[in-house]
Amino acid sequence: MFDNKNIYIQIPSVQPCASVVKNFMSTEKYNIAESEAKWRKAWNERKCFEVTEDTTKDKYYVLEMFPYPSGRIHVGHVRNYTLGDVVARYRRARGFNVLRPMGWDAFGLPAENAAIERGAHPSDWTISNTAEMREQLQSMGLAIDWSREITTCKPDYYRHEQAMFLKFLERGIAYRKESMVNWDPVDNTVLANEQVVDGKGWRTGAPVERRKLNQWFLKITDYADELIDDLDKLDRWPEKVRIMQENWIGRSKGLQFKWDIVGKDEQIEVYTTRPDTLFGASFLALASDHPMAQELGTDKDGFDAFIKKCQAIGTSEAAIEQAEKLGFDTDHTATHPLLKREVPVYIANFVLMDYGTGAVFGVPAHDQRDFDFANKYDLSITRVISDGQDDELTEAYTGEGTLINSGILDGKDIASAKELIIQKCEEDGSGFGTTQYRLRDWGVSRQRYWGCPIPIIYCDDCGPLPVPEDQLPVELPKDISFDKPGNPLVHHPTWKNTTCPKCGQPATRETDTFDTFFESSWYQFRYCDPHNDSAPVGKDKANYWMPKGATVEQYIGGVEHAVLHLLYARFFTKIMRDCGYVDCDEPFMGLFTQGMVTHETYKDANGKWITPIEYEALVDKSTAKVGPSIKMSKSKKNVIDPEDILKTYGADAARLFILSDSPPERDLEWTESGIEGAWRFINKLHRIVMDYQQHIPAHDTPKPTHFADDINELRSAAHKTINGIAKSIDDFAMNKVVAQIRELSNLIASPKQAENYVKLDGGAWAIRETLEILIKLFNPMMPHLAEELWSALGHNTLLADEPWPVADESLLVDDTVTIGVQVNGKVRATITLSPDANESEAREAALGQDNVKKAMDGKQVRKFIYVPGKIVNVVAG
RNA sequence: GCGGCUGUGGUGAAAUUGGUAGACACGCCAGAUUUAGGUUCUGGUGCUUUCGGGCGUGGGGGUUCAAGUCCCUUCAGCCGCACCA
Repeated sequence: MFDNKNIYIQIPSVQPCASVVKNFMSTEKYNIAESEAKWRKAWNERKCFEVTEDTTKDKYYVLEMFPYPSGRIHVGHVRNYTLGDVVARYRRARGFNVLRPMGWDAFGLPAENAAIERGAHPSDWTISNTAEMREQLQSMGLAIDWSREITTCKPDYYRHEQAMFLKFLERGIAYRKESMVNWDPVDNTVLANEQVVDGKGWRTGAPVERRKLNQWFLKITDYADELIDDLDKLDRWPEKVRIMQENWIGRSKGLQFKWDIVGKDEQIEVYTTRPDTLFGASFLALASDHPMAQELGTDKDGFDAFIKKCQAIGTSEAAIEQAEKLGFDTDHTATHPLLKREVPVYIANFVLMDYGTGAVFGVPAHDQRDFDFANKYDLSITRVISDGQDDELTEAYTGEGTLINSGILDGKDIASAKELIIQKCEEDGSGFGTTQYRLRDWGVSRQRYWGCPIPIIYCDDCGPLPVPEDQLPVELPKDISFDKPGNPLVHHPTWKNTTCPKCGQPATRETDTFDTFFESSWYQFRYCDPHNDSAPVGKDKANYWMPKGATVEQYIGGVEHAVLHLLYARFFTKIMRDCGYVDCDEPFMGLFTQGMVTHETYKDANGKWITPIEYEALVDKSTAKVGPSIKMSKSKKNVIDPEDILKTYGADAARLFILSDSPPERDLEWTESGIEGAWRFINKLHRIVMDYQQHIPAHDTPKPTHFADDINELRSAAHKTINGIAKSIDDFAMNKVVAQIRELSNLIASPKQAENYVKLDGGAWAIRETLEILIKLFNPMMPHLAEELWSALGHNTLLADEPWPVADESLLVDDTVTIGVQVNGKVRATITLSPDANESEAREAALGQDNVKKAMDGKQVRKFIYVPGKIVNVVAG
């Protein structure tokens, strides 16, 4: 409990013979550091933001993507957590039971790299980083329930994902297979498909190699349909992210069917999304690594050279674009299943073994690539879709049309032709309608130390076996050496040695650890019940905070996780549901993706990158070059350390600046003048309250019965702002929130105005009312200042516990409205009317305007348009 | 190539269902306060002008009494995916 007497209050110095205006011009500054620390302590002691399940209140779960404990927070974190804080504090004020937790995504490679580079143990390095970053986050004044903090590298967290993995194994959701994997040669580990960007490792940027390894997988492909179909439920997700996930899953419907090879017993299975064009097929093409390719091509000259050429082509975007479409004629033919005509079989470098069946049929008339290929190798081109013109094709025709040259399909449209041909193939057994996905199963094994151990034991006789539940968790050994390259768990002298749970013979542990996206796939549940020893989350707790359909109300983070974390977390939620852990289908109902924080870049006279601070320190700035404002990065040296900002300007100024100007979904340019502007506004708000303080009545003074007109207008503006800001926060339009705060404060900020207001009828009371509304409205953005001013106005409650103000409906309606008067569509004057004035009143007022008469230039009114409350348009001619 | 987003003052940006374009800031200009700088206060600031106006939301066209907003077309920038059959 804090004592009101201890509150830091500044009384502006009043000069004996100063004018009244002088009274409203204090120059005292707000002691930011002292005040902010005091209020954080008060919230903390009161445990304001700790929550329990409370069925009497509506609940609201707001979550921001938890940070990786790299050592220090960056400006992106400040933006992310400020946005979440505005939502959390606002919802709390609206009476919601708000869950707003924080934790650490604590497994990951930087910890191992730190161990290799400077000998720190990954665990110590990580834990000390969390301590430092916790302090930094706390200095932002975030409304977080720290009692629910989770750290994913601790056994009390990861033991539950080991148990879940065993459950997945039991259910057939997890499995082991040998497969070609993406190998990052720098990090010495496997990458998931989602982690390969442009043929390179997403973290290291090193070209990814292909290797054959035994890996554990999760069957995300079994959920492909649900993952796509449920995107429709996520109507509070950005369209962009939903489209990206849909494309990533890449569902396509088509026909899979067999072609006979002339003179061979084998058949070639082909997949197509355009079965309607089957009658236009003029060749078959196999992937170079297709099992049949060897058999068909090997006895012909040049085969080996061709295969080599295919494999030499890189996977990078540029290489693919430039790569020529090459084919190798096997001299074999296949029989068209319907036409019974023979078509040549090629091996082609553009056919992918990974997708479909690794074999395609080519329809040159209706596919550009096939068209080019046919021209190159002189293959026939048969048009089967008519556009009504049927001119000679100079390029493939891919539009709508009617089937021609297609036997039974002639005259049909494309959709019904597809249906019919699939039906026919299913009848004669040559093929079947099927769905293909681009999505591949999620390989979760990583050959690293600093991750959650995969709870598997390998026995020479019994094979891979799950670690018995009573032996969980399988903890990482603390004594570990990074002397040798590769996975330290493999080199550990004893850790991997164990006994087979089935036969009792000596056996070895799995030394791979889980992909770190494993931890972040279910943490949203753990926050609901962070100290549960027996289950990842208690169902009662999960069902309170994340019942079926409700889940996390608002999730906030960067768009870079659109197909990584956000897809895995959705998948994990579904498999946890199917294994009985939770009841909900989706983890995040609302998703907001924030933009990046950018900063100008600078180069010195030698063309070397220099920091903003170094640039400012230059004696002669003309020798340096100022570059564009781009995402902050260490290599470009345009990074701003939030801690410096928090120390210099305070948390409120940093928060205010980050919310001002740029809409949160767009990139935000960090500028010195911007943060200074925010800081000045903080001081201004403080000054306004301090200046008025001695002129307004106590907070429990009854409302006067009469207000002067000007005061009514002020009150009306204040009450309108209540609803305006609420709507803007709901819309995530924080830049507009700040604008409205400034607008309202501008009404009372001017010393001249202030002097007037307090003299008017009801003025002093209304000023207090306005100030209190203003303070409550900016509280979610600048909570320290708001507490400070709230107490300065004589309250001894915490503002954090105060409800959102309620707008007085009678003050929301205007008795007059000013609208524009157009003459032939151009605004010539404005008139002020009652909002429900009738047309003849509007006509009289409008036509009486000098500027309107002038613009009409003696012409007649041909038409008079009056939209009450909006506009008058006089059509003259 | 496919899909998506964005184009508004010197800058960041506002603008419910079409209804006074540029709110709110940054910057800049002038004045006041200050020993000075900073702070603070007062006023101004889309472009142009012969001071009547005229022109203005990437370009062109259209619908409408009325278009930043709707339709067609075109250009530019950014993001995602990409030999996906």
